[in-house]
Amino acid sequence: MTDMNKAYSAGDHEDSIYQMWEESGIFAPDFSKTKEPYSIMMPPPNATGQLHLGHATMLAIEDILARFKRMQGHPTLYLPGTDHAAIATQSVVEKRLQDGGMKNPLEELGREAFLDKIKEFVEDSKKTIRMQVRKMGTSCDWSREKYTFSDDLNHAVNTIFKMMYEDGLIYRGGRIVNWDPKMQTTVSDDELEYVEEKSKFYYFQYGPVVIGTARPETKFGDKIIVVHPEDKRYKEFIGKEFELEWIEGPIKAKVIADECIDMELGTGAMTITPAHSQVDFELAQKYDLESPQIIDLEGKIKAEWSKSCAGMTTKEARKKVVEILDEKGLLVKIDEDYLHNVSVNYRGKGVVEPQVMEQWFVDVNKQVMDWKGKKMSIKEVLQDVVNTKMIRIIPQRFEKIYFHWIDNLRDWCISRQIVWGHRIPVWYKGDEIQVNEVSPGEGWKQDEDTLDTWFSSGLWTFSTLGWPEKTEELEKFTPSNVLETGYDILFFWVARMIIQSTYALRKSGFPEEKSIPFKDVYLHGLIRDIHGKKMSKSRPETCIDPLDMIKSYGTDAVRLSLVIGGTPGNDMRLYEEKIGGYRNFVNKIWNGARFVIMNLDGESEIVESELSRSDKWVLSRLNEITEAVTKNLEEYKLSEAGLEIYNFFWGEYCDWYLEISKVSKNPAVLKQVLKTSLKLMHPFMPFVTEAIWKELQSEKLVDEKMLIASDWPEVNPEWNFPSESDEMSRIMDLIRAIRKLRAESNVDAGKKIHAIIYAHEDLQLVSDKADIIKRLANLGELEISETGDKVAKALSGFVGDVEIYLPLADLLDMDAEKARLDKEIKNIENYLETLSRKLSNDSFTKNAPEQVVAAEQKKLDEAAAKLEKLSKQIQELGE
RNA sequence: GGGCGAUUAGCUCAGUUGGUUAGAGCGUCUGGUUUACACCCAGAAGGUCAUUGGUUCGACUCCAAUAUCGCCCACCA
Repeated sequence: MTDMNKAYSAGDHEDSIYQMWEESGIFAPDFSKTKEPYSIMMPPPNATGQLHLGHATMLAIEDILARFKRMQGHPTLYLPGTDHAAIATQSVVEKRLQDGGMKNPLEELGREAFLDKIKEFVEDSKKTIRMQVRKMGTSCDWSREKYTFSDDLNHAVNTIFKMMYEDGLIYRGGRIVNWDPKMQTTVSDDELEYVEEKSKFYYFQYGPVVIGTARPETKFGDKIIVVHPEDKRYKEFIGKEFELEWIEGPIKAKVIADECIDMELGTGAMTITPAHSQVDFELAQKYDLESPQIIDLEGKIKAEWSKSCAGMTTKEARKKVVEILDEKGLLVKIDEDYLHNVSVNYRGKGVVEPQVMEQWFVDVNKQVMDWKGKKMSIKEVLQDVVNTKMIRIIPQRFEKIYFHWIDNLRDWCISRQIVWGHRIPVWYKGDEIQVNEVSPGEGWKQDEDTLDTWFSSGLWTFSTLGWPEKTEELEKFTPSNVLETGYDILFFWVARMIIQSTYALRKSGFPEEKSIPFKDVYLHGLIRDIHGKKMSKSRPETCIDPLDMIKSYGTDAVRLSLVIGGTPGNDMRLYEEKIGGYRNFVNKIWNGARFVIMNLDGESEIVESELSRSDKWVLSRLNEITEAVTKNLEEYKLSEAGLEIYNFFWGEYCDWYLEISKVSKNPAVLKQVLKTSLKLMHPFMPFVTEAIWKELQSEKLVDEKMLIASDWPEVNPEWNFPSESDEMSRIMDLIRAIRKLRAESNVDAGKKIHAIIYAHEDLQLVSDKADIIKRLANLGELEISETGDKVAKALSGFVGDVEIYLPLADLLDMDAEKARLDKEIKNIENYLETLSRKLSNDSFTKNAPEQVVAAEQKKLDEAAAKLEKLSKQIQELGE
């Protein structure tokens, strides 16, 4: 016994244990196992630095599943990696360089040198991430680590781009995009955030009508008034043209009608600015109108539209335009309290200005995907895989949200005007275009843009296994069993993975069921602070750093606190005390094991004839717990699984069984329960359980070398002793009854019980019920003061042939109990009557499905049995 | 505007086919230091399960409405 003399200190064990695992090769899938392979692809953390609680949660959950499946004997692949995180990374590095005095790093360094700077930073970050992932105890296969921007994954990206282009799924076109003037890039719809803002809403006289607008600065080029076709106020104007006075002088404007107009809003008439509004652009396309650019890419008014506002930002121009129109007497009124949402880029929070630009898109409606014998669009495939349960989303309610999202899905803009990312594999030479991984030859120039980061991370589940090569690993490990991630990136990422995987793998000849990226999607909630607020970097006081917590409380405690008490899809609050609580549990396990090891003397087998009541009880409980933990883990109820074993180990094994063992012990049972418990706890708290296992090993108490590689426990039918459990629950009833008696009556319960302990012989509670005696003693029900306060002494006084009989009826409030039973019996009698009426009804028995009738019959039988039991009870009470 | 979720002990949360007396951890209070553990042990107090109505023999659980909080989507001239 070496380390076990000390209290458990997580920091002393974790690193060496992790190293032992890693060196043993256990993290790699073991193909000598014959069960079906199991795989989880770790959602790659951004290579921008720190691991946060979201990552920690993800790693804890995935690692629990991976360890569980590995112990069950599945060749298990848990594949780690990092994401190059295009915009996020570029802006971090940009900011660093700017802080170092560089104004525009890209211009000053040039594309290549700037990319080198980013690469350097990323390599650094990757090291940090790897270290932090290890700290969490993650049992992932480092020999297969991937990176979303490595050469092989770049090849995969180029390949799928080319395939999609050739299928007409990828096209180039002028569209309204969300342009972020601050970061000089486009932003996808999903990356938009809306900030509510109170601003002014202006009414201007525009020829014969009054128009309402919140953005006067875009109105320089407006020549079209749109009204609702049914609007009586404007019916006479529809289709007519007017000459009118406007910002820079007289212009001509035309009135058109479209049903998209809301008659209630403003004056029911508006002018359109196609180049700077999604809706206006769609209208312009519908009616074949021009869409001139008013605001340039810097977010400033173009000179050609206005001398007075040229070069002004939109904010400045707004003021100026209002002034001008006011001077001309065209300003009708201003609403001061107009509430509306402003779109901002969720990275960097720059206000987005819609612009018309040439971009690359993925067509989500074109029916070219080869799916289940039909040609389907991306949208249809996305719907099909979830509709047909090929992919299951947990919790299920997110399926609804998913479908709703698909219904509103527009073509996916995949080009980004940044340099850090997979470069678009398109080459231009004059008017010619070629899609190719490498330059087609002299004089060809590559597209300057890069791809949306989600376009490449969408390939994660299969590019990491070697696609586009048809590797053996791809064959074995797709689809992965579960994708575990936060619900906040369901659309960003999860849906994109389905698109990319189904398309690419079908193209490579895989059948539909092997083309999906994963079978289950497990969505965890966000981790919030104690007040329910989002933890954010801008408010460091709300942040809990998982690594700090690991340092203070150990990895096992951190993992437990992230998993227990959380349910999929629901946010969870985390606070330091909670982690501290689980640290206590870790310590409890250590000490419990220490006690057990001290009490073991050599090898011993469980012999049924030698089992005491408490031995039988603890073994049958162990069976129940084994079953419950296994079942809950299979069903992704990690919190429940963890709680089961937590309550059993602490509340029953330690507090009860180990106490009894101080009086009379069965080393074989002690050891067995410890061993099985360690296995059940291992996925949740790998370090402390492995540390104890090492001790058992060095004492030659277990055969298997490492707990991580041991077999998952199974229920042992020989240990089911149901009658004993029943008896235990009866004893608990007695204790409760005593308590009640004591509380409610002024009878001297202690004396009474003391007396009857010797008086009866129904319940033969012998030595192994010492704990009962102890409990009674603690309740003050036993007069043990003569032998001193030492429980041990008290126990030794009672150990022997003590027989206790506590007739229930003596101890209960008989009238209340009778009333309760009466009521219950009445209920059941009514129930029986309803049921039998139903079953004797011919139209029911003939028409209802067989199973339903059988179920009803079963209910009837159960109720009848219960009635019998209750009647018996009430009879006993009467006696 | 559309949708989703939450509402259970002082706090943080569990509680699925509806079924005896609704659970846990923390906190509070009482008693206990006995060589596994005070990061402990034995107890106690604390609940009209948000409100109202409905279905049912029986509702924390199912249905409807309301209230409060949170989130998502869309629109926002």
